[in-house]
Amino acid sequence: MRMSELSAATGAPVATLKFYLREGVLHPGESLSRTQARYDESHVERVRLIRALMDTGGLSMAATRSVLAAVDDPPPERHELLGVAARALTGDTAPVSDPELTERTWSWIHERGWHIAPDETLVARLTNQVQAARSAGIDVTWERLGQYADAMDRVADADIASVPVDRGEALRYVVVGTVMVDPVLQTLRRLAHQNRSAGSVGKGGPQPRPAATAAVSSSPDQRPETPGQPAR
Amino acid sequence: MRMSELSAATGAPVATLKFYLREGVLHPGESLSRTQARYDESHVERVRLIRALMDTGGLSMAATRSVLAAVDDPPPERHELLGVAARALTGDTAPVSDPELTERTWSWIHERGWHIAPDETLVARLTNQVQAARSAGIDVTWERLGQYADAMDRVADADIASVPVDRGEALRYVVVGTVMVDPVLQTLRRLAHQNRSAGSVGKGGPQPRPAATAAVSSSPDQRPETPGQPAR
DNA sequence: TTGACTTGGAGAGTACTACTCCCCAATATG
DNA sequence: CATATTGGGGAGTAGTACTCTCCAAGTCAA
Repeated sequence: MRMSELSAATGAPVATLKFYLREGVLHPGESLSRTQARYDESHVERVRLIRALMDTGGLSMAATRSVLAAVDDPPPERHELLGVAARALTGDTAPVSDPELTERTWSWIHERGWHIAPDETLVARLTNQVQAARSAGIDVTWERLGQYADAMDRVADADIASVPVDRGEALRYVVVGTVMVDPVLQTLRRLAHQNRSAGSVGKGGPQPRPAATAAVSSSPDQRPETPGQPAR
Repeated sequence: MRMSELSAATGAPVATLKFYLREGVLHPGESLSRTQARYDESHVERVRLIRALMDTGGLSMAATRSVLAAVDDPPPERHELLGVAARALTGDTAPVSDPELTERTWSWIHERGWHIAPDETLVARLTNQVQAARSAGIDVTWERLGQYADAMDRVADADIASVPVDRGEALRYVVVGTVMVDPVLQTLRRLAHQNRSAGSVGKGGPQPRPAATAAVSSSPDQRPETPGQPAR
């Protein structure tokens, strides 16, 4: 497969592929001569992965690079992987402004029985986010945070349950999955909001707390197609 | 309060405040003369809100503007508000590429008992995200999606429970809260991952599924301060 | 063999965003 | 009255993700 064919297979312009090569996010093809290189399925997958991480996952080029580096390198330690994905998605943490709030956040974590490494920067991030919410007039109480954390424990259960057994695959799955599922969760939250508020407006009433995990039927009823805004 | 004082109170440079005024996200102060204007507490709050939405919420200037417009205008309808917040956070939806997947997404929504307006672009977004995850090698099954949606129903419960009763306040709360809580949830998911994987490495074992919502104690044990990367 | 086309490599240019700087005349302020 | 500040506005800057242009070397079809 030549570069123009790779371009056709992925939908990315040749100029963009060259750019990815220069940036080091796409591995070079097998060089046949000074002006010819062969690309294969691994390149197609890689380009698709890059675009998924950047477009849907919202990662920057730099963040994408470090995610890919994590995926490529031999797995250091299992809990390190999650750290890589976490850091890649949201740059470095700004220094914590409020030490008292940080301390209370740690207390909250302990009270809820979570085991978190004491140097974890995620806690600093959480503290900053809670503070930012407050400065925006949204008081995120500890109780509310607890409800959110309960929900995220369930999400983590689902995340972990779907990780493949294979070592090398697991690495890629955890890192990429962490990034790609974030926007899905965000959209589902919006839909859950819709569902709850539709009930007070519409006829039937919403599903307040469905317990069962529904499987999709093989007989989809006729649905009007979603129009979707044409241009961006 | 003059502009330089507003700057001191918010930490935003005067040039930035002028920029916000030009961009229309900050309302002008009371004009005392051609070269003097008075700003008040409402301006301080507004600037803080702008910075929270942009820095923590990750909104662009344009998205921030539409969120603020939604907050300022008289509430159209309750379910409209959520739509505004949803749209503000993630631009317009790209056209759906796969109609079959869209249809299955709708079926899934129905099977789970959610009431969603049939023209909802969020469904298109969800479809695209699931497809993007697949093209990145992450197969988000309907069962897994169900687990995620269960968790998001709980999140939505917590969201709705904390909305104040006052009409005007509720508007602001829902829109801003939707935006500001997203990053919190993201961080909590990372922490939940940490907790689960720390158990297989550390000593005590993680809290697999804590049921109780813990309140924070008034006697926080001494915690080593989180260092945090100094520079960005 | 020849001539159109493609390739890798690299520099420069573009579009967009969120500021940031600079200048001005008209006031405030000491 | 001298100095400083203000609002207003245009222009400049830094960062990001491309996109374009050029080039000589190499490939392919006729």
